[in-house]
Amino acid sequence: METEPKDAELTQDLNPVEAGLVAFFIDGVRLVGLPPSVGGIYGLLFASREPLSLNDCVCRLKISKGSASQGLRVLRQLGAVKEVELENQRRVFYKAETQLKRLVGGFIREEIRPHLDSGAQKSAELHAALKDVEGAEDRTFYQSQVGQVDQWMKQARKVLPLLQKVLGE
Amino acid sequence: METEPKDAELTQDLNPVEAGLVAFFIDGVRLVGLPPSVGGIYGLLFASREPLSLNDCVCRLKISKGSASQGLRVLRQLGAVKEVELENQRRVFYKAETQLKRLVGGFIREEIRPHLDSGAQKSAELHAALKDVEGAEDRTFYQSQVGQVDQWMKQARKVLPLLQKVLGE
DNA sequence: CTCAGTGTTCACTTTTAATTGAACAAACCC
DNA sequence: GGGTTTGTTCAATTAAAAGTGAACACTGAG
Repeated sequence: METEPKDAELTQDLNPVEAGLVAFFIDGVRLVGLPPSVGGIYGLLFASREPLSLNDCVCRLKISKGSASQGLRVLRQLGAVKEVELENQRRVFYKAETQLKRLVGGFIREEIRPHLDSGAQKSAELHAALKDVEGAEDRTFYQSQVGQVDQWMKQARKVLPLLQKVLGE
Repeated sequence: METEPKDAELTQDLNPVEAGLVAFFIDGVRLVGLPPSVGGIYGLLFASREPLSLNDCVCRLKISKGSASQGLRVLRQLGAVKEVELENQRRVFYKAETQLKRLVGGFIREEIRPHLDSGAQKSAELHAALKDVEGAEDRTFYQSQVGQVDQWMKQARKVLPLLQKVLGE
């Protein structure tokens, strides 16, 4: 097999724009509770004209294969990357999904909904526990507090689709 | 000074509803990147009819004074608790703020805005770095990507007030 | 002034999360 | 079949976050 021309640039340091975008997303994903490696990978893909493979991420970001694999899985699950089938290439290539609507949608689906669901679960348990409260005044108070929690979750469920709608032009 | 009647219940274990609410908020705050202690304190205050002092939090949640102090500071900064001045009491008492509008407002102000600001900063640096990009095609691509980032941030700034408005009826 | 009550700070410890890398599996080619 | 490339998994390591508690400052009471 002939020498691939790409090998040279594989281990090349990130140029300032690439580095800046990588740093930007490493920072950005912290706000949504994702590990730096995930932000770095997304940033690199976002900064790349061509789709990149797992190995590209490893070489250019200098992270381990394990991190890259796990990071890419997270991004796939979130729908934050698209898989690209390249001709005559066995390995999988990725490019960044850049539609805010989809990014937000994935995050809501993967992170927020599960939280709301477990919240609903906990709320049910609270309602059950309310029955055993001794004092009438305490019970009334607790009822109103648990009711408040329920209402918050209801509002959240109402707002989320709205959010997605606003972001999807 | 006579024995305070409250001393007995200070170290009392949380009842099921209190425990449930504390657990609920410990879990809830994780979604917004706050430490468990903060969730626990908020949960306890939320579950309490009377305002509680720092010391109440320490005793009932079995956390250290340091944690309680720092946790309450975070909650104050977020506007998630209200200070209550009680007669003949030197120490400060707190009750939970329960208006979703205010809670969200505080979070946006304390957590999201700063992130957006540092993002704007980084974006400016990226624009500067764009000038030194060699290839014309690369530069064009990078310009569009950085422009994308700018647009996301613009949208975020547009959506946040909207969100606050929707939540404040 | 001294002392007890209250709260903050911060160096240290503990706990949790993230990353690594070696072992493994699967797909493809010869 | 062997050998190579590609990617996953997971126990062990490393790094980061959270929590602790002792030292300190302040305040009001006696």
